[in-house]
Amino acid sequence: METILIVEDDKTISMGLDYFLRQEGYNVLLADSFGETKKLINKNIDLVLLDLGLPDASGFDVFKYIKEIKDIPIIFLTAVDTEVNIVLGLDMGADDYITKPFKARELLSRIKKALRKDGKNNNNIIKIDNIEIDIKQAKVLKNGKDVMLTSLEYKILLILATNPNVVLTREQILSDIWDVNECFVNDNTLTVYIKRLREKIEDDKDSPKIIQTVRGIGYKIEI
Amino acid sequence: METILIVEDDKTISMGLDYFLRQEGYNVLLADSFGETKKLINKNIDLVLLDLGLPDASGFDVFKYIKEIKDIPIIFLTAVDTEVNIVLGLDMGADDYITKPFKARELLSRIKKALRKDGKNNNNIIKIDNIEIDIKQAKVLKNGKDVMLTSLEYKILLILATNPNVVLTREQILSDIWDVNECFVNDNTLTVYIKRLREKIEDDKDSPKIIQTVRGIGYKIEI
DNA sequence: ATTCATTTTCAAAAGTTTATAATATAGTAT
DNA sequence: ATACTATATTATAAACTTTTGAAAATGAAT
Repeated sequence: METILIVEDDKTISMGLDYFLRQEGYNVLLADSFGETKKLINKNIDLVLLDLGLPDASGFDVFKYIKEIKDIPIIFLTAVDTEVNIVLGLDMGADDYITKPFKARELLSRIKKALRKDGKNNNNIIKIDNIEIDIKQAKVLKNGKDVMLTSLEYKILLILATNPNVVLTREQILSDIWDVNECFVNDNTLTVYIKRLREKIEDDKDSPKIIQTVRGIGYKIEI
Repeated sequence: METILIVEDDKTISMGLDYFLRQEGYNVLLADSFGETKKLINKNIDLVLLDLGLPDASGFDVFKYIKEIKDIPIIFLTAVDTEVNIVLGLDMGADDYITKPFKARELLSRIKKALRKDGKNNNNIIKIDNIEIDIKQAKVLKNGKDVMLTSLEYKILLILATNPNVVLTREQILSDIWDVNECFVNDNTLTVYIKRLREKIEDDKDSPKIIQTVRGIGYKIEI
């Protein structure tokens, strides 16, 4: 089980995240200040969620401090656009950032992405039925044979596959693939991709076993 | 490991650079004034990033001072265009300059270029998959065997390889190879080179593993 | 200087991928 | 059964990449 350290002084946010991440099967540690962070940093932590606006130190210092001690992924929680600009402009090496208010599901997906990249804590091959997804090589095999997916098809499959047994709404998938700030993409575009994905990976595209439709909500993959 | 001295009074910038460059595997020394610089200059330094707007001296004086003591590459960090003009106009002998705000990645690429030119330092072999690039000899090996690349093919490969895991836009690559002031080169020229490079270095040119296309943006090499 | 081979550049054609619109089908509620 | 809504399908347009081939430039060898 992976452990996430949340460094955040706003209790409303940290408590909410705490609950949510525990639900999702993570260990959670909470720090509301730089001081607290120092006390906890030597625990076995796999990822840090770091609020940039702490009371007793600049998020930046906390970031440096953590990275000096441990090489673990850090995701910034930023309050305002100017902060985002700083993060981006300096290219500090944050593994990712997310602007408040954020959707828990979106954060979760970023956490998973960061942990996946970090390597050590995961097997890089997801198996669903007769399909294998090799995350490192970005390759998909069906019955051991290469399936050629376009980059978007692959992304959609990956999002579903890394959130197994969870129904993802169209909006969740859309917002995960077409970056939030990008122009809005036609909702039907997703439907079309799902169709093409099914043509490529399902044995019988007319009764899909891998990507299941959950009417009124979205899609899911069951393992 | 190479050491970079950052001479910069703006903490936001110097701290960010400090972190970023350490991440990239450099030793970093920080000086926020001419005085500090004098104290540090006798350390073993391979390159200097020099802010032109110091509080206690003109950047030019610092520049002259450093170059008298050590013949190491100096890259100017300039705040405004007028400063750029001065740098160019005086032809002071800066190895390069970069205007704030700059992208860390761009700076990194210039640092590498400057250090490479400088010769003595740097690890000279980049490995990607079954490809080895020997920078000193400007040689490329595939499975230990020589691959003959033309000079432009080599340059393109090198730019991508020295910026691994970063998507470089066509424009970035073009402007890096065909000096900015030169006549504009047809955008497709790059595409053609990428194709030929792939023919030479990829195992299967139809599903390239080394040079990856990022649709709508450019190309990248992942390590 | 001329020839020949190689490298570089360009333009057009062919091939892919992505986005959208229009239409058809299937599921749900009344 | 009917109307309504959500999803699936099909077709197509637009954007982007790759491929091809040929012209121009370069450079080495005679």
